[in-house]
Amino acid sequence: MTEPRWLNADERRAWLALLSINTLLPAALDTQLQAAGKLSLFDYNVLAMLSEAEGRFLPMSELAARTSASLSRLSHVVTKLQRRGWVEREAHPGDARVTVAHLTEAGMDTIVSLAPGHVDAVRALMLDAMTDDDVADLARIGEKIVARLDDDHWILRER
Amino acid sequence: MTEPRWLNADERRAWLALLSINTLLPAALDTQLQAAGKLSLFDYNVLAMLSEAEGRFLPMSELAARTSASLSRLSHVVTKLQRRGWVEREAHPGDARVTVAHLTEAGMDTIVSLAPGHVDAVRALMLDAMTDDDVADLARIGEKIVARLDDDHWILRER
DNA sequence: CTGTTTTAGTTGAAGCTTCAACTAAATGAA
DNA sequence: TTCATTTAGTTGAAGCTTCAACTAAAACAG
Repeated sequence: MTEPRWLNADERRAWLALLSINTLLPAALDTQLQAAGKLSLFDYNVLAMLSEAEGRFLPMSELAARTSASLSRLSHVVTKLQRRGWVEREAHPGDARVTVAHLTEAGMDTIVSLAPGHVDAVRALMLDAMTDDDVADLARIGEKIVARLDDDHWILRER
Repeated sequence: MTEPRWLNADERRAWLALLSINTLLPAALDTQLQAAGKLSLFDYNVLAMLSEAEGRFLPMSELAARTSASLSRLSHVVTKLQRRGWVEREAHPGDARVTVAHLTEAGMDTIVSLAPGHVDAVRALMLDAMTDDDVADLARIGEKIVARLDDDHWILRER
């Protein structure tokens, strides 16, 4: 039995930084979105993923994959978004097990009005701190980590 | 009024990767810690920060800073850890406003027994996916982002 | 076909986090 | 001093997430 390898200096720095980003960045974006439209970052992402999908609808499973969420979490949130009139649930023609989440016009209007402020916040909170090379490095390294966590994650599909 | 700058390809890749890591990595580490000791990643970090502090105690505010948490969140969690016998609350000698959180022997035993498995999980889930250069890059870039989010964050203090 | 397994999704309860309101002590201003 | 402000922390309620149990349809196996 070998002694467990502890983290070296860079490993520790990388890990602690990621851990901190992990709590601070969503919190800051949540604050911005909460002020702009009384929704969370996760709510926003659900709407954003639907808005980018062809026909502005996706099966719950696919939407869950694109938001890295459990089906249960998504189901609760879609119920909430439905009550706000931003999303509708529809039956799938070919497979009766499938529920399709469909972005409404009101939902589209919401995401369109929120997007600029949200993108500005993403820039202000992280991208503006980085050079172009940093951004490319982070994209490359980040995708490696995502591949490790889920080797057929959807963000890796389009390459 | 200028048109809002949208994200370019690398910016979008970096942002989506970070967003995905953000939900997948804590979830995976939570699962490991839940199985190993019925605690969350946040619980673990509270214990870890105390175990590394001199005297194994810290004021609540300082512990909140080192875990990037709100005082309210920390207060609830310390109450829970206290019920499990891992942490105790003590008065601060010089300032009656301050509550000091102190890691107990049982708490120290817990973190010592959990640490190897947790570090292995951190390696398996992210570090093993990266080269040494990647790790150094991530540390550098990650710290830039942290500085942007909180310019006197504690992880930046020790350099 | 018929029974079994897998896939898709929902639900309610329990636990966690955030938010707002609050207490109390220390600091600062006049 | 005395009053106002800031700092440190706690608390209960509301909302969010996870977990386990469940329904129902599709796919599969014999």
